[in-house]
Amino acid sequence: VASYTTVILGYCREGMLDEALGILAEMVESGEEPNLVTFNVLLDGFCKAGDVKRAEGLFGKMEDHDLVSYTTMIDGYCKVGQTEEAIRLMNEMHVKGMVPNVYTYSAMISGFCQKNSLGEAVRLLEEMRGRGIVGKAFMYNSVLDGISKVGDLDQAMQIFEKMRESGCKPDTFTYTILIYGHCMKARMNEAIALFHEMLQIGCKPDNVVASALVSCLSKASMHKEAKSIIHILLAKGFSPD
RNA sequence: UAUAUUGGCCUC
Repeated sequence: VASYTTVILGYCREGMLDEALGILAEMVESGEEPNLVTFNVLLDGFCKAGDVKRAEGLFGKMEDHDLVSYTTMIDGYCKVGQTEEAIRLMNEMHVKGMVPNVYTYSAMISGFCQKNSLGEAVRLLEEMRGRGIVGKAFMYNSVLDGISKVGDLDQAMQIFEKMRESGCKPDTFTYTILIYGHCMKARMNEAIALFHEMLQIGCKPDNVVASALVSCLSKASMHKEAKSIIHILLAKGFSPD
């Protein structure tokens, strides 16, 4: 079973679904029973090939579904913007007593962020934290990015706080988003403070944060501050640009 | 076996 499934997985990743199904048929003929993993692989294969309908059909025919089956379908729906369907599955899981994990929330949150349904995304982050699940930085980043671009830096900072409290470590992307957001709101001191905080917690600055902050400071005619940032960066071995 | 258009400038 495992070797057949591996071959099916390979074809699915190449987008060769017909071949994958051929192996499945061969498998059944030889008397091997496909298991849940085999079906989950196919579900994902159909979704990734852009055929969510077909995945849905298979999902409906499957006798049992585990967390991976649900998460795979949820991701498939989210990727094509069908967040209502994804939510429907979330509810179905809930009824069955299944608990979503980081993968499930990640799929849902990026789905909502793509649709700019930031409120829903924030709600899910809260729900996730409520369950004691520690999210990944990128999950927060996409939400923080959306909120910052709308100019709601106060809310962004609140979420940032919750993020850290929950044990999720911000990365360079997180800081870039927030630093740039503050710059756009002309809150230069906050931006500078975040930059220092970033260094303090051992988060490495890169040329993106560097140029974002320095160019914003320059535009604001804060040349002294810009210089001081440049000096810090040079001391860290950055090439000037 | 499932989650990563998450960042500045430039270009478009």
